[in-house]
Amino acid sequence: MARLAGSSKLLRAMNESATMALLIDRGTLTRGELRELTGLSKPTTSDVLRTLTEAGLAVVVGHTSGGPGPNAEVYAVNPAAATVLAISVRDVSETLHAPFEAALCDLGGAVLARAAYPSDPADGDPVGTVRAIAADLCARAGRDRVTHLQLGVPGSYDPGTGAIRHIDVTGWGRPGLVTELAAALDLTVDADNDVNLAAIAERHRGAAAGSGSFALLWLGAGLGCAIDLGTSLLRGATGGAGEIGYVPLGLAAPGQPRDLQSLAGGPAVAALGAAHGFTGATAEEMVAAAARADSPAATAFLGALADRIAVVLAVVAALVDPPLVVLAGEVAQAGGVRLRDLVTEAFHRNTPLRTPVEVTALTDDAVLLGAMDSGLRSVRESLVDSLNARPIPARSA
Amino acid sequence: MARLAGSSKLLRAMNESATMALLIDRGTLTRGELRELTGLSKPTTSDVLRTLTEAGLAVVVGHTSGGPGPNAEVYAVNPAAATVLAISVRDVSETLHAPFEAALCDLGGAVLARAAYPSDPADGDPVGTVRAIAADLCARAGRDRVTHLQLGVPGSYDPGTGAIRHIDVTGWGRPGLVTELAAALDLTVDADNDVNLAAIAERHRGAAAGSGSFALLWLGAGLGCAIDLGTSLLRGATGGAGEIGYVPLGLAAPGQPRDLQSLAGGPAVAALGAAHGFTGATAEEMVAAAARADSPAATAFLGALADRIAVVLAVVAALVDPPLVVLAGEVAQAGGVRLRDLVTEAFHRNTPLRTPVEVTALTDDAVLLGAMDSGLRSVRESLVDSLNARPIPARSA
DNA sequence: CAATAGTAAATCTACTTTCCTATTACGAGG
DNA sequence: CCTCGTAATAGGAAAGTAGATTTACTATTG
Repeated sequence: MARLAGSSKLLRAMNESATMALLIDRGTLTRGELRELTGLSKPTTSDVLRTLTEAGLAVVVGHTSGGPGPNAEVYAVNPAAATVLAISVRDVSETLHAPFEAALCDLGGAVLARAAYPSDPADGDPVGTVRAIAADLCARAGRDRVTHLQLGVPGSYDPGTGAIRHIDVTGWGRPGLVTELAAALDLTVDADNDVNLAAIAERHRGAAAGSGSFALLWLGAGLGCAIDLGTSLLRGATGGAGEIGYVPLGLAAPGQPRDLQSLAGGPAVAALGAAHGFTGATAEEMVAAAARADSPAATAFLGALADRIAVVLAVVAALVDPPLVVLAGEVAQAGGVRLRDLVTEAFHRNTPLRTPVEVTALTDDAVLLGAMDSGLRSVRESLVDSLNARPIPARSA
Repeated sequence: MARLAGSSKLLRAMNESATMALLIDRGTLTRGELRELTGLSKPTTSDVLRTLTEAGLAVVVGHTSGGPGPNAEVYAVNPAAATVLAISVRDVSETLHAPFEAALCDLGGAVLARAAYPSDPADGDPVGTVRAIAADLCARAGRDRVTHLQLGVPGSYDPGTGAIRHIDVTGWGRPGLVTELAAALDLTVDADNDVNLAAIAERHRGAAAGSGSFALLWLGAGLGCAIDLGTSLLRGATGGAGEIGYVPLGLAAPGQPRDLQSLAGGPAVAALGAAHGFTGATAEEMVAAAARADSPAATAFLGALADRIAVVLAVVAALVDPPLVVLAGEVAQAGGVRLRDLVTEAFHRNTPLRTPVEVTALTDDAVLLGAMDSGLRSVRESLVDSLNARPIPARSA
C-alpha cells in the first residue's frame, strides 16, 4: 500500500523515467508519438528529450519524411550509454562445451562481440577470468568499459549472501564472490541459475514469447524447472525454487524410483534407452537417435520416456497451473515435436489436467541468450530508476 | 517498464493516495507524523488532510496531550467510508458446519455483525441468499449499504469468466454469477478459494504473520495448497494453482496410491487410522484422538501419517522453496504441535530440504477471517487508487 | 497553400520556505 | 497555592518557485 509522495521534482523525474522507458520499449519514437504515449504537452516532451539527450541517454537517429510539414526528429536510446557482459559458466564434467561462453551487447540489445573460451583464462580465479573475458571482448568491440555483468551458472544463486551454491566449477562457489566481482571490476553484477536464464530467453525470443506466464521444464543431465510469473521468476527463499528433481514419488518403496530425478533425470533416461536397445554416451544421443528412427523400439522408448516426462509435467501443472509448459534442455531438444506429442498424449491419458505443452524454439545457447536478456533488463531498469531519484518512498509499516 | 507521466494534478493525486495509504496502514496519525512519513511540507499535509476529510475519507479521532504547545489533531480513516461483507459458502455434505457464515466489517476492520445461517435463506438462489444475509447483518449493525462483497467458496474462482468452478453448492456454479451479484446488489464482488482465504488469514493474524512469503498446506477432506508470494497469491492460469491432490506418485503401479490425494487426503488418513485401530466418523476425529493418546498405536498412527504428510511437504518445498510452510485444515489442527514435530522429523529424514514447518495459529474460522481480510484489502486499495484518477498510464508495448 | 514540427510567452497548479499567532507545559517568584 | 513568563509546538498565511499547460507564432515540407 505504500505510495510515492513528493513535489514538482518528483514529477519531472517521473516524466523522464516514463519517456526513457518508452524509448527502451518501442525502440524509436518521434516527439509526437511520445506526446501521445505519455499524455504530456509538446513543450514538456521537448524539454524532457533535451535533458535526456544532454545526459547522453537518448540520441536522434533520423528524421521522418513523406508527410507535409517539417520532418520530425526520430529519437532512440543511446546504445553507447551502457555495455552488458553476459557470461555462461559451465560445468564441463559431462558435456563437450567450452567452460565459458560470453557475449557483449549494448543498451539497444545489439551483440557487439561474442566468444567461447575453451580453457579458463585465469585458471580457477573467477575475478581474473571475468577480467580477461571483459578485456578480450571490449577490445574486439571497441568499447572501453562494461556497465553490468550477468552470470549464468549451473547452481543456485542467493542474492542475500551473494554466494553461488551447488556449483562444481573451481573457485566459483566462494562466498561473497558476486560482491567481490562488483568491487574489483567496478560494475554491477547479477547471477542466475542456468535454467532460469533459459526461461528468460524462452520468454524473450522463444516458445513463450506471447505468454503471460509459463513454466519451463528442463530435461538434461539434471531435471530443473523455472516458473515465470509474468513479471519475474519464482526464485524461492534460498534460490532453490524449481529443484524438481527432489520431488519424492511417495513413501520410500524398494525397487521403485525414489524421486523425479531417478525417474526422468539424464541417467534414468539413458538406462531406459539402453533397455530398449539404444546405445550412446548420453541420454541426449539416444533420444536423438530414437526420434529419427521409425522402429518399434524407438516408438517404445519414446513412449516410455513420454510417460515419465508426463509425470514431471503433472507435478508442475497441478501445483502451479501455468498457461503453458515449455520443454527444454538437451533431452527435450533431441526429442523434438515427436516427443512433445507423446508427452501431451500421456499427460492427457493419466491426469485430468489440460495444460498446453510446447518444445523450446531456441537452437542457440539458451543460457547465454537469457543472460544477455536478463542483463539488459537490469541495466535498463536501473537506468530508468536512477532518473527517478525517489524522495522518501512513504514507506509502509 | 511502464511508468506514470503527468502534471501537477497527478502529483496531488499521488500525495492524497500516499496519505490515505499511510492512514490505513498505521491506524492513527497526527499531521506532524504524516509530514515525517510523506516528506511533504506542513501546508501541503494540511491541505491534503482537509481534502480527505471533506471527502469523508478521513476523520479527526482525538487530540494528543502531554507535550508543550497546542494539542495536535489525531487523524484516522473514516470507518464509515466503506462496509465489507464477507461470506463463507460451505459444502455441507461432509461436515456439521452451517452452509453460510458471514460477517460485516467497517473500513477500519472492526467486526460490526457476524452470524451463521443454518439454512439457505433463499434456497438455492445465490442472489437472494446474499441479499438476505446483507439485509440481516446491515440491520443488526445499523448500516444502510454494503460497499464490497468477498465470497469464500469451496472451489476455484476464475476472474476471467466470473465463474466459480468445482463447487457442489446448488446454484453457485452458475457462469457469470459474480458479475450478476455485482449488478443486482450494486457493489463490487470478489470470490476466492477457501484455502487461499485461509492463507490470507494466516498471513494477517496467524503463524505466517512475520513471513515475507509462505506456503499453506491444507489437510482436510481434500488436500490443498496456497502459495503466498509476499504481495499476492499464486492463482494459476485457470485458478487451479495449488491443486496438489492431483500430483501423481510416479508411473501408475498396481496397489500403490496413484496421487497425493490417495496418499494423504481425508479418506486415506481415515483408512490409515482405522488400520491402527482408531474409530471415528472422520479423519479429523481419529487424528484428534491419537494426538491426545499416549499409546503405541497412537504413536504408530501419527508417525505413519507424518511420513505421508512429509511427502506432500517435500513436493511443495522442492518446487516452490518457501521460507515457511504452515500446516492447516482439520487434520493439521487436530494433530497440533505433536504432528508438526513428527512431520518435521520425517521430512528431514527423507529429504535434503530444510524448509521450516509450523501449524496454523488460528482457532476461529480461517476462511471467514481470510474473506474479511481479503475484502478489506480490496476496498482499501480501490479507495486509494480511486484518489489517483490516473491520467494516461504511459503503457508499454 | 495546407498541414505539421518545434519554440516562445503567458498562465495555472501545487509545492516549499518563511513568518506569524495561538496554545500548552513548566517553573520561578510572590 | 496561584500567577505569570518562557520555551516549545500546532497550525495557518503570504510570498516565492518548479514544472506543466494553453495559445500563439514561425519554419518547413508536399
